[in-house]
Amino acid sequence: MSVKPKKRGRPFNSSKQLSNSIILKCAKSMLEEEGKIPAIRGLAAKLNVDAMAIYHYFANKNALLEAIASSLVTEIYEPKNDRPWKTEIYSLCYSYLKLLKDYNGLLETMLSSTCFGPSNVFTEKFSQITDTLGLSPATAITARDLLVDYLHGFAFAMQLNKRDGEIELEMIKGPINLYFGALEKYN
Amino acid sequence: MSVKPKKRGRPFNSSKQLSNSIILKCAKSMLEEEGKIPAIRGLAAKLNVDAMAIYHYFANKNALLEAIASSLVTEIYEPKNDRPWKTEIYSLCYSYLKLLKDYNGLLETMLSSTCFGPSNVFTEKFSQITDTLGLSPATAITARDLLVDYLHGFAFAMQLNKRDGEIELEMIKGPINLYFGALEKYN
DNA sequence: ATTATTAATTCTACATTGTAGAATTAATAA
DNA sequence: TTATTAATTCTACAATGTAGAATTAATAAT
Repeated sequence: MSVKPKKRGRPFNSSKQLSNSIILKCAKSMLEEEGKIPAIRGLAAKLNVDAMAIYHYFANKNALLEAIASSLVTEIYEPKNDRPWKTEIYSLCYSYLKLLKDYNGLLETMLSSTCFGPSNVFTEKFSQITDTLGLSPATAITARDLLVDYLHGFAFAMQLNKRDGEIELEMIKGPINLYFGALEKYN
Repeated sequence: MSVKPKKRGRPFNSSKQLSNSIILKCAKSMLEEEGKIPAIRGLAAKLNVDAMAIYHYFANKNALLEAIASSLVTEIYEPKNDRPWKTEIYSLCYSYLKLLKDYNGLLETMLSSTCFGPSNVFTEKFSQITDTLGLSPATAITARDLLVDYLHGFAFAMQLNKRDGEIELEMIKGPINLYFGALEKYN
């Protein structure tokens, strides 16, 4: 039942060292598999390391979560500019929600951290697409706010799994199309 | 520093008894004042009672939170039917968000509980208004989903206070008007 | 009246969390 | 060789929700 106590103090160089990225990778895989943010102790156990070792690499749990979040920006759709704007925005939204679904529990981190993360990237890429639409700056911002908050609301519901059974990402199609209708009036 | 230990066991009838509604009232006022859900111990302290006494009236913390949520349905705007639909929907949204702002932290409870609460009431009243618009049933549902998730996303951001400084409820005006634009195409 | 049951309460205790701070040991610099 | 720094484990604490037992009064049964 009990595990042999590990030797204390700094380990020999021969043994592979813990690192920022090893922790990140493990945390991400646990997040994916368990569908929720792991406890530090759990993460440490999986890394076969004491919980406090993690604090040598991250100031606190939130810093770790922010690091995870910002490592995910690459998973967001990159607009191509050779497809209709509706398709582009839909793909962008879909990839954003996919991320929030696959890494359940990160929504709060993403929204409360001011630093570089998927939310900012989403916003940037959205603007990049709407720039081609000739909206007024004010309208563009309004459109962005409506969409972003809608997606976060959807993601939040997904996180809580309120709707019957699985929440499918495709469920955004209807609302997004309605949203497109609104945008069309302004371009 | 320390308080005199209270007498154990069932108290005399003369002393005013704890009750469901006393607990609720106190919890609501703490929620309002502190801007976050109180810990059971904190609530108990304010009631000058042991923490476990609360569990005589509520099965667990979540049951208490659900009770709070469902006690708030009265604060949601009651559509009048003698004002334009946009005004009605705006008032409805505003009152819903006001509630979510005043009782910060309840969003999750409201969305995860299937029982009677502000979310259901909102949805009902929204349908009541859109029934006068002659939308197809499918469109009505889509419109509801877009709006509800938008509001929840907004509320979530409010809860985390992401935006600079205070988040004002009036910030929904732009997005809501854009949304109205979308609805107009269907009626 | 006495006794048994039920109701309202406090107490003690546990598991789970994040994480501060000290101790330990190896690597590296002086 | 010694001093310093780095990487780690250990111990411990505060906060949380809450299970379960003990206690006492009210009420029901006899």
